[in-house]
Amino acid sequence: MKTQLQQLIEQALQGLRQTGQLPATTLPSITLERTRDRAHGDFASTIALALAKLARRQPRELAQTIVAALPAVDWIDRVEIAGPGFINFFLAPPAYQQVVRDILRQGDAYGRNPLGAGNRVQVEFVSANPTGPLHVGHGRGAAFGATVANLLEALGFQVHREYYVNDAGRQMNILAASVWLRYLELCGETVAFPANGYKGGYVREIAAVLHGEHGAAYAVPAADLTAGLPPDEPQGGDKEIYIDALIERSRTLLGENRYRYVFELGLNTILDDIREDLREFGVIYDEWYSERSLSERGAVNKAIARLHEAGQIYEKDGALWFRSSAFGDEKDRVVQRENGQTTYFASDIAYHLEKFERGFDRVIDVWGADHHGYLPRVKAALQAMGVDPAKLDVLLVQFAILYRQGIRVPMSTRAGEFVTLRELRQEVGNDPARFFYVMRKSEQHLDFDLDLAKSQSRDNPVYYIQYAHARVCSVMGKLREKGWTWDEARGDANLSRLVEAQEEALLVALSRYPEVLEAAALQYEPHQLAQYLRELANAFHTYYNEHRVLVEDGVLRDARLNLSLAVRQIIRNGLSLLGVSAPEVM
RNA sequence: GCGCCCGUAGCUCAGUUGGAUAGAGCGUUGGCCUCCGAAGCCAAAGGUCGUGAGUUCGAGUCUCGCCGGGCGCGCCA
Repeated sequence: MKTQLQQLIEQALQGLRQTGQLPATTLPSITLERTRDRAHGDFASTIALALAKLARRQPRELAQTIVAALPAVDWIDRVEIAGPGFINFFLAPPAYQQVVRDILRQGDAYGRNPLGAGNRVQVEFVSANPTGPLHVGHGRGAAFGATVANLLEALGFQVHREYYVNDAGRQMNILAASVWLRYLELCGETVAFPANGYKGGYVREIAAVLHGEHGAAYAVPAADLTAGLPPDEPQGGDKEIYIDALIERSRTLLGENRYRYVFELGLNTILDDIREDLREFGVIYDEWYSERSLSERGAVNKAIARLHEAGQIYEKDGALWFRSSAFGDEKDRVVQRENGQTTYFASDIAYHLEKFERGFDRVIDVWGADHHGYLPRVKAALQAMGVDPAKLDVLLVQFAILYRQGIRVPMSTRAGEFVTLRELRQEVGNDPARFFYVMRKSEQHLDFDLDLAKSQSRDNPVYYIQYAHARVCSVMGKLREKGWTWDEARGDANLSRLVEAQEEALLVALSRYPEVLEAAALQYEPHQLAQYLRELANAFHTYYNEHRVLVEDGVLRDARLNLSLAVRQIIRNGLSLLGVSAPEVM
């Protein structure tokens, strides 16, 4: 509807350019927007205001000229010029009636459009370290990333959903050591648990599996483990230095094969748990990309070599540095440590380089907002390697703060005191969780009211929207009870009977859906869709309270059924993109 | 200290890439079920858009300063 109108204006401007009434230079894009006030029509354009200076004419007078040049079509009722030079379009009822037809005909496909033209987009999200279960902070990234991916897919992009698995590096070694220490406890050894170890209960569970399957085959005397190690934090030492020493000692005592086994057991157990957790949450990936595979394939060294060829690598203090400050970063960054190990950043450079080598036209990363300082160095690396950094969009997601009975639920990652995503899903359900996570702008802090999410009342926006859907289903059931049938064709032919104010409001709301979907997708803002669905549900509830759908007049009844079923279809389509179910009965 | 994000109704937030008289929900107050589901609807009250300047036909929206809050500034990941 909007694009058709835009094309109409474009035609008018073309005509004016050919007759010399407008300069032939490139013109600004045609602004066209929904009016806030019905008195201003359905759509308003500020094109005359924008062109006035360029054309050296008065805005209002220019607006007159443009309006006169508009091709005549039957779906526009009239066009007015108002204020300083707004052009207001009043659409004719048939334009809105057509929306109902389109929705019922296209069904689940309605609202989709081919804008993306099959361009390949990668969306990487969550990517939490597999050192423990996902918590509620990851949940927001999951819901947000999955929805952005769905939205882009609806716009015709070819979307690849990916989880970057940090299966290499120090954190994973800490996990392996933690598991092993808990295992030793099960073997009857007494060892002080390291201050920097993973203390969550899930570590004990993994240790129990190891103990159950292999008995004492991985045991060593506690004295061998700690002999000669530097002091841990409680003893006045450095917990980082201590844990690193402990890891080294563990590898030595276990030998590489047995150490590897413990390491893999921890990694795989947790990764399986994360996979299952996300799957239950309705988040499905196309690929789980291993960080370890990057270095094993030599991709990390290749990336460093590439930066080296570009002349952006230098050596200092025994380490290799990337000259990121030459590309807008605050300072240069180490890619290879003094001890020869490459850094996490080096892996990330290689990973992002591969993303583009794999042929994606656009790459989207969803990060926790606390990583925002990391962005300049990643963009710097891409630029240095000759990749256009503008092809990478990083979306930052703020944390969600849980409230129960108005009181903030305390959470800290240390000491394992956090609420897991699984716990949240069990407490409030998947639908409210998915919806609440995306109902606010992602870069905004989210106050997640657990009691509200659980409440089955009008206060809960999820139920409010789902209720509108169930209501239409209920009407269809009632129709059968009364022994009537729905004649879609008859309703279709009599949509002009929909003349009530609430019906017109509903038609306008329905016609907005494709525009909302497009804006939400292109701006990566799922909350726009969530917001819209609430408005649509409200328009339906208002209508439903004021007028009966199942009236005696069969012609009017069918027209109203068509309208109601169109509403149901849009709610279903919209909720589906958000990963929320549309129940027929509640 | 430097960088990024955020300040809109009592609370939580929208505000259509600079447009016309700034909007929802919750909460408060008052109405609506002999009638398709009251998990619903309607109405009222509630605002110096943190603040001071600037840009222009026009600023909640863009620029700068200030105030207040969050995050980040590792040879960690």
